[in-house]
This record gives sequence, C-alpha cells and structure tokens, in this order.
Amino acid sequence: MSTKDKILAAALKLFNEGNTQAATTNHIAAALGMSPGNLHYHFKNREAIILKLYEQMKAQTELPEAQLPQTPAAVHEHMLHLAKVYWAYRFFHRELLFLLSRDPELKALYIRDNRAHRGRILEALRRLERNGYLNVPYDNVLEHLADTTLLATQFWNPFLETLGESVDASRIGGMFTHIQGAMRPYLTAKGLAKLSRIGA
Amino acid sequence: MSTKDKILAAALKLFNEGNTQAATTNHIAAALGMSPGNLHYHFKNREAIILKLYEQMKAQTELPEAQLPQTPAAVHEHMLHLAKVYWAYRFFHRELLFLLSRDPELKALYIRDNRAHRGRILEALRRLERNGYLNVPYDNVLEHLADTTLLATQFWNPFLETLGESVDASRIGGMFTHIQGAMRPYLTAKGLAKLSRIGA
DNA sequence: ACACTGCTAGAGTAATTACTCTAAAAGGAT
DNA sequence: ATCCTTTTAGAGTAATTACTCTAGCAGTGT
Repeated sequence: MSTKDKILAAALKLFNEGNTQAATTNHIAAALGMSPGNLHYHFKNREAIILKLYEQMKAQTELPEAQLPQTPAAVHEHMLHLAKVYWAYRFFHRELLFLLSRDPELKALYIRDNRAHRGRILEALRRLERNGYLNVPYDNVLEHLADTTLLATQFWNPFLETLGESVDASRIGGMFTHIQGAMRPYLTAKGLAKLSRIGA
Repeated sequence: MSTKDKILAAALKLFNEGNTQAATTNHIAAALGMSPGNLHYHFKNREAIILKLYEQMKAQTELPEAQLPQTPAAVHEHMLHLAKVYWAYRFFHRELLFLLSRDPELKALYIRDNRAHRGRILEALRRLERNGYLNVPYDNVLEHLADTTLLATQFWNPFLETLGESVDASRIGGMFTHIQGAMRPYLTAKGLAKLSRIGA
C-alpha cells in the first residue's frame, strides 16, 4: 500500500468517525505516525484528500450508459452496491453541502457528475418503462421518480441520522426500500412479479 | 431591536451567505460594528447563536396537534409556509448534519423535534385518509409518504444545490410539488378535485 | 447626587491550524 | 561507490480563532 493510499485510508476513517473539520491534516498524519511534512508532500491540503476520496468513491459507482440496469432485479442489485459504497464513504454525503461550500473545484465537479447521474437514472427508468415493467399514467412520473431516487441516494443516510436512528452497515437496504416504495404504484404486473421474486 | 436580536439577524445573514464555519463570532461582531467582547456578553459562543436561530425557526413552524391541516388545500398552504421559513433559515438544513455533529445539545434537541414532526406528518396523513382524500391500497403507504415528506422538507433545498440549480425564494414551491408527486397515485377523486382547484 | 446594574469596547491571549522549509534518509541507476 | 531523485522527519511560523478580562459608559431608581 503506497503512502498516498495509507493517507487516504486514514483520512477516510477519521472523516467517517467524526467530522472533516475535526480531522486536521496534522491529526491524519499523527494517526499514521507520520510527520505533517510528509503528508503535505503527498497532498497539498485537506481539500486535495477529500477530492481524491470523492474520485475513489465515484470510480466504484459509475456506470457507463451501456450497463444501466434493465430490470427491477438489476436495479435492486445496483442500488445495493451503491448503498454499500456510499456507506464506506459516508462522511461525504453527511457533510455534502458543507464540503461543496469549502471547495469550488469539488463543487463544480460534483454538480456535473450529479447531473449526469440524474440523466442516467432517468434513462434507466425509461428503459424499465419500455420493457414493460413500469406503467406511466400521466406526465412527469419518471422525472418525479428520478428526483426521488437521487434525493434518497444522496440523503437517505443523513435522513436516518436526523431521526436518531443508528446508521450502520446492516441498514444499508433501507435506502432502496424507500425508492421501491415510490416506484410501487407504477409497477406493472410484470414488474411486481419480478419484485416479489426478490422478496423486497 | 435588542442587541441580541441584532446579533441573531447578522449571524443569520452571514450563515446564509457563506457557511457557518467561515462566519466567526469576530466576523459577526465586525459586521455589526460591535466589539467581540460585547457579542460574547450576549452569547456564550457560536453554538448558542445557532441554537437560538434554530429555536426561532422552530417557533415559526411548529403546529400543535389540534391545528394539523385536514385537507389537501390546507396541507398545501402549510407546506408553502414551511418552505418560506426554511428558506429564511436555509443555512440550517444546508449544514444540518455538520451542525449536529458539532453540538450534541442541538443534536439531541433536533432529533427529538424531528421525530415529533414525523409523528405529526403521519397523523395528518391518517386524517387525510379518514376524510376520504387518500386511498391506501396496501401497507406502509402512509409511512412511505411520511418519509418522503420529511426527507423533502429537510433536504429539498440542499438537493437543488447539488444539481447546481439556483435556490432562490422564487423556487420555494418545488419542495411541495415533489411531495405532491409522491401523494398523487393515492389521491381519491375527491382529493384530486381539491388539488386541481389549487392548480398545482 | 449617588449607587447599582447592565451594556459595551477593546486589548490581550492561549490554542490551534495549515502549512513551509531544511536537511537527512532511502532507493534506484550506472 | 557515486550520483540523482524521491521520500520522510520535524522544527518552525504566520494566521486565525474563540474567548477572557478589565475598565469605562449608560440608564434607572432613590
């Protein structure tokens, strides 16, 4: 494991445990038994570490258009994967707006990615409809579901925290259960059959 | 306007404009042409200011059980009011989890209030159902709608920011449009009639 | 006038932070 | 072995922060 990776791992751990402000570069270095000078040799500052962690997270969740899930079961699987990765980097969404306000570069990048993400969600929903899993009785349903999905992926864990619920690895599925609840009234018989087979 | 209120107003303005960390007590005092000593005479520290601002916001939004909205139109009106108040104190939800992580007292208070809020939302939904506006074809629909509502009230503005959409006073209604979108499949003919009269 | 209480200014400070700088060690390549 | 580059330690520092302390001022009651 390279020094760079060690720094990232230690920073991630501290960020997840407390908050990013409390974990200073000096703290991260100390946690590794490393000098502050050395840490700054590898990373210009804390923002650079956070940016790199974000890119790591992104690399684990990005889907090319061609690989979008095409069935409710595939959606389920992908969501579960997403939830796991987001859990591993949970500090990020917990402090999302705060982090963006402190780093314009990260903000621009995140917004770009997030818009693209919304576009992919919408496209995946369109395919579900085209494949007969979803029934859309009036306008804007897919847009509404896309918003619901994106809102939940970003803020479900923070939401649980605001209710004082312990947010741990075992509750990762709740995010998807919520999204599924939103899709339920629009599922066709075919879609429902697929879902019940997952047992969700 | 008392000095205390002036401090709160100046702090709110600075918090909304940037982020709470950037607006130090010294900055707030300077913005008022006031000495830091004086500010600390009125407020022990920044957490005390934030706590007080939260209580102000809460005082403007709390509804006693007896005054819960009973019709879709009343829900609409209440939501619009809520959105306006949340907009005035937008720094709060923008940094919500960060703020809670820095002040255990605020965290405990907020979680208590938020749970109560969820309870009231659920109760209001039950009354809508009882009064024939909502139709609940299977279990957990009301719980799902309550989650959707609470998630949106807390995170809708942050959500817009993550898409790079300008979050200004004119877009306040979007939060409710989203919640309405979630309720739509469950509205009875009576409920739909009420809604279309609002024109939403 | 006097005393008392609350309000305000502003200097001062201890602690923290986010880095920079220098020099030395380690790790190749030839 | 020598030279060069990369990595590391650790001391040092400028800036910031959050707050304390002291003393003076203002308003009020008697």
